[in-house]
Amino acid sequence: MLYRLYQILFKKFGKQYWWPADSKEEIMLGAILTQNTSWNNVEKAIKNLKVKNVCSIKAIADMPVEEIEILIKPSGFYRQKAKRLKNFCEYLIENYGENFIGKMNDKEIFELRNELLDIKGIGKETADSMLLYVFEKPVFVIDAYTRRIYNAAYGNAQELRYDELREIFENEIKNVCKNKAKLVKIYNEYHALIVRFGKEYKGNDYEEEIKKVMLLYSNSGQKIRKH
DNA sequence: ACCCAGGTGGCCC
DNA sequence: GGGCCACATGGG
Repeated sequence: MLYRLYQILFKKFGKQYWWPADSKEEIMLGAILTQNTSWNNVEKAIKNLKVKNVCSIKAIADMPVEEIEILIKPSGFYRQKAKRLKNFCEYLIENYGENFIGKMNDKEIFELRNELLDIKGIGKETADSMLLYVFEKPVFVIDAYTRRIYNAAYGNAQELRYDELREIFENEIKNVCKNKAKLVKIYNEYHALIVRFGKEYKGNDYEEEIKKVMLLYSNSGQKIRKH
């Protein structure tokens, strides 16, 4: 079911090329900046960092909080985020040095997930976004859009915890796709498509549109081919 | 003048 | 473990 939904969304919107960023480090910073914040505002903040040439973990770790605040102000919650962003970057530099991305094995990466969750300001969604989009591990990211889309399609997503919902998505996709590398690509694309769909149909239109999509599934879902 | 956005942590029960 | 609340800007 959920895999079909993925196919429908893919057919409707096509490839999304996520995560939109110039570097892995930018993804990590953006993952924190985008918490409960429209991407449009995050882009402004990231642009400010780039103009000052400080869009990196090392640069943020070395920068005074007050200066970070000014640059990331458009992304909202800027006092909180500046403090947390700096603390996060300091942690990474102290424990992993400057160029650790791409040099960690699976075990280290999944241990890093637990470390990330212990850092103030990083919850499950942010940690999982980093695992999927930075470290390219098969981890499905659950966000507000995912809950909404699941809710409209199947009923109450509210009673499902983050981990439960994540397992539901992961298991259904794993059932269809056994190749681990391809799994990463599907998780990547699926989450991006869910967000895209959410942005396309805001407010009251949302549920109705999902139901339309689900109806489309029951009518023509069989005909949609794997890509 | 509202409402919402690619969440998280703190506090209370 | 769940139910509220603060955190803040910019766009519709």
